[in-house]
Amino acid sequence: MDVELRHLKALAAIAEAGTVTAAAARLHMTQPALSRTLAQLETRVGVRLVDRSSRHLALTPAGTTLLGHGQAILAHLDAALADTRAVSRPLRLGYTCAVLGQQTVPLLRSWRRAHPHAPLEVVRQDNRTAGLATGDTDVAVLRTVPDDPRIRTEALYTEDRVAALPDDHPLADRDRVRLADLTAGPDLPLALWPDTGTASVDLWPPARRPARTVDVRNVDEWLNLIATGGAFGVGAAGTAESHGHPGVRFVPVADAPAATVYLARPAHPTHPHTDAFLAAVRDVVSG
Amino acid sequence: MDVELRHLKALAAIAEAGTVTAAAARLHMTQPALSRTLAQLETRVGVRLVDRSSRHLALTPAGTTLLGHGQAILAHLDAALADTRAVSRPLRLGYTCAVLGQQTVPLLRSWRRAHPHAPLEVVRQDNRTAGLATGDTDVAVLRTVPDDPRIRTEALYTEDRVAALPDDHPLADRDRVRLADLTAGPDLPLALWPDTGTASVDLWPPARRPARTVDVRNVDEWLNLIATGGAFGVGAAGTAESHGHPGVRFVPVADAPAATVYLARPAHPTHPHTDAFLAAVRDVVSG
DNA sequence: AGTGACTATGCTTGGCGCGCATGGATGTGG
DNA sequence: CCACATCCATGCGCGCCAAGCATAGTCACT
Repeated sequence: MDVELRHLKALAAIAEAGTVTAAAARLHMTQPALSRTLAQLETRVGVRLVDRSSRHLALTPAGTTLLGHGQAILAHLDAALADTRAVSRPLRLGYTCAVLGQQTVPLLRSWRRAHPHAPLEVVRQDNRTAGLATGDTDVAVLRTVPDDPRIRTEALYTEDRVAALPDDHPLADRDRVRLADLTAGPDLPLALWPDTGTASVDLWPPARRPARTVDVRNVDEWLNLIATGGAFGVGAAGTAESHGHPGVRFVPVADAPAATVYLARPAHPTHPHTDAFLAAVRDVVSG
Repeated sequence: MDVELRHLKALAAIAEAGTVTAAAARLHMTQPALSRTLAQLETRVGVRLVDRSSRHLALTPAGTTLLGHGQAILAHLDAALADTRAVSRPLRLGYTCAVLGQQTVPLLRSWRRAHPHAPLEVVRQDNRTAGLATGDTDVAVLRTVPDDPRIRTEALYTEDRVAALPDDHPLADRDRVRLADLTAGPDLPLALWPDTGTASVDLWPPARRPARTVDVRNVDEWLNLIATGGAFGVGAAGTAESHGHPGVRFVPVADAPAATVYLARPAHPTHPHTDAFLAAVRDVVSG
């Protein structure tokens, strides 16, 4: 005499479809089967749940009550299964560039120590949300705040900016440069990176902006373009630490505003360890 | 390939019992059946949930996750069924004496008008919580605050006190009396009513207290005892309105403190309409 | 009265969950 | 070192029950 999930599904389908026949079709079964399932549910609960005749169908107050609870239970079960499957799946940390710079390795180490059974994958995703918007990642490190209400961000820390120059560039051996120096010399285009937005012509006053710009799609294109002398770039300190390249020199920019690194996650977490991981990141960054 | 409640129950039993064999016994089935159910659950979820060998058994992280959700779901289902069965059951309002006096009828009328499909039963329960503590009622009107953490009370209004006198008592024709008058005349005992506590010898200063007292168990005993001249009583105004009796006269007591009427309910509601009914009571009383 | 739309019931079958018997694995005591 | 106990997994056969099919009953509308 147990109520089972099929009973709850039957009640939900009948309530939504409006007739037993239509609900049966929706559930890929015949009307007699569903009719019996409903009758069985009523005898097991001990209460009439649906007022039905050949021309009319409506839920009783008890039916409405059970429908509400039943839908919540079914939704809870779906969430539980998703959660359970996700536990044994690696947590995917997305980034487009540099992850957390030199803090990346300490983060991975402390996470593995604290959660040995919760694998972590660090994946590069070359798009504006580093894979969050597409569901390819569970958490992400971003350099800009995406305009998407389904994604929550928090500022982590700020980084000084560096110029990325070909190693034969006149300024390549300087200890530091100023923004104006970069656009005063040879007429190199500025390499822009739409998906991260770390650099922008807005860094310069209108009169001093680079004459030309070139768009790149990922960090490899960016480095190669610069190394071959096709452009110069502006990045953040973390980039220099994480993405060394033989033909590229990184020189601190003295007068550029600092860049902010953001931690981002979906409004509805896609992995059960999301919150724990965010806490670990904050811990490593502030500690 | 659906996960069913039997799977969740199986996981919960195994986790609690510590071995499949013991869990099977607890579920009144054989070990092979339960073993298969667990294996089936794992294939349907797609994740290993229990690490087991002939000498060791432990939940995996995924198993722990599903166990937590599963227990919540099972508890939710139990609550849902209880709720559903209760919806079509009358809401039982308990009282020991007078209910809400002359406000009782307006309350019943407005409730029936607002909730035509939610029947209401008004039942007398001759004990200190008017049936709440025993689960015989869902809401109650009390004259005292019970010392039970499972019962919540709120003050509703106050009533003047009246003396209940045999109709041949010397004071029976007075417009009003004072407490001292009641103990100065013939040596009648005071009828006390342990379960409601509306009257008490504490009303009088020590020197003027009634010489004798008699305990009664319900309002009928109380009225009959007084009508036959065996005692006098002290009640609240509502008692006079609700419990008229040919041999009993009610006379206002000028110098007794007012009595408070309380609305009481279980900390864990036993009927889904509990809150709506409480609101209706407050509405009638204050309106 | 005929028709169409809907639910309820009798009958039959097929799937599956259960019990029984047994085998394999592992730790324990004589 | 070998019986022994304990526990989980698997093969097999049975019985229950949920689903499909066919049909009857009900109601509103023409």
